[in-house]
Amino acid sequence: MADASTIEKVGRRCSIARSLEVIGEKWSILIVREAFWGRTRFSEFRDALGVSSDILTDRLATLVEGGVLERVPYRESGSRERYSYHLTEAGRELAPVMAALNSWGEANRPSEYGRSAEYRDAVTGEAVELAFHTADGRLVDQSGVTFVRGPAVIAR
Amino acid sequence: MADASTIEKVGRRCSIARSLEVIGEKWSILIVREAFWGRTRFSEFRDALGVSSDILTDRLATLVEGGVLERVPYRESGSRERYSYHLTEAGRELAPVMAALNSWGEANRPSEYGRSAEYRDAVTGEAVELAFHTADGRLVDQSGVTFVRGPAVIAR
DNA sequence: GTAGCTAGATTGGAATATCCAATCTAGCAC
DNA sequence: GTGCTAGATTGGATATTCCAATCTAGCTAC
Repeated sequence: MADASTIEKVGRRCSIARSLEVIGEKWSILIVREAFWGRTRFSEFRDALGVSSDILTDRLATLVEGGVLERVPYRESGSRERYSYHLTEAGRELAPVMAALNSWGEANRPSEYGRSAEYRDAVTGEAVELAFHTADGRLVDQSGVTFVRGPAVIAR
Repeated sequence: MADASTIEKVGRRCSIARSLEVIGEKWSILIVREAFWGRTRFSEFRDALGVSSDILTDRLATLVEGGVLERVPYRESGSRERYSYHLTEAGRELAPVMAALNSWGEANRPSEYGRSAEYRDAVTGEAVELAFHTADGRLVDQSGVTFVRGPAVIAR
């Protein structure tokens, strides 16, 4: 997907493009998914995804730079200090992106398996769903939502 | 981002990966964004994004195959029949993905410009926001949402 | 000391994907 | 026939990804 040079061309005015600058490369979103699922170590990401270690090194660095992951030192008994990768607050705020991709895939790219992720209120444990709502709290079906260019990109 | 061979490795069990199979390549999401903004023609996409025409041809084909865009013939007076590309129902269902990327970028990759897109109920024109809610309609802040592996991927 | 172990990171080279400019295609106008 | 044009394709340079092999740096055991 988009990297820094793409952004250069598209312009920094669109925040979708700016998001893709951080999480738009191959593997990035899947790494974030694994992080949500509780994986923190280089080898866990590598083994879960089958991504090669050079790419993983690069993606982890981009995600750390982008504020999505945080390098946290840890030490297992009998081992030297190593680093693990944990979602930051900004990383956890990617939950809507994950949920949106998830439910689009379930609806439009069905598989024979069941749900691949379940979203919960971290406090109460209640299942939650992602949806559009108006200012007064009325839920609006996604198929009835359009979007238009905002002030940042009107002039293009 | 992820292509078919990536999916092969990660497995088709995760619907996030299956979504990325369609919209995960470079430029795909930006093309969809432009489609939401009303662009339909090859040259409009090319000129708005600055993407090269060979890539655009390829991405449009992938998006059509993936059911996101639909090729619609059109004819301008004095010209032969050509094709334009319109969002399908499945394509419009990507609005939550766009909105999620959009607001993450606005919150976490701020720019000096204003909002780059505004989301509205297509019927009433009311502004809408994307959020998690519980079954009984209570809105839950995104930072309080976690997700866990669902049945499809528990055994991995 | 030094040899062996291991998670994480780096390197080299092949395979792909992207970029960019130039070219082609196929109907319409004339 | 020639010229025009939106869309698509080609060729070659650059960049990214893949894959396997290798390196690094603390630890343990001796």
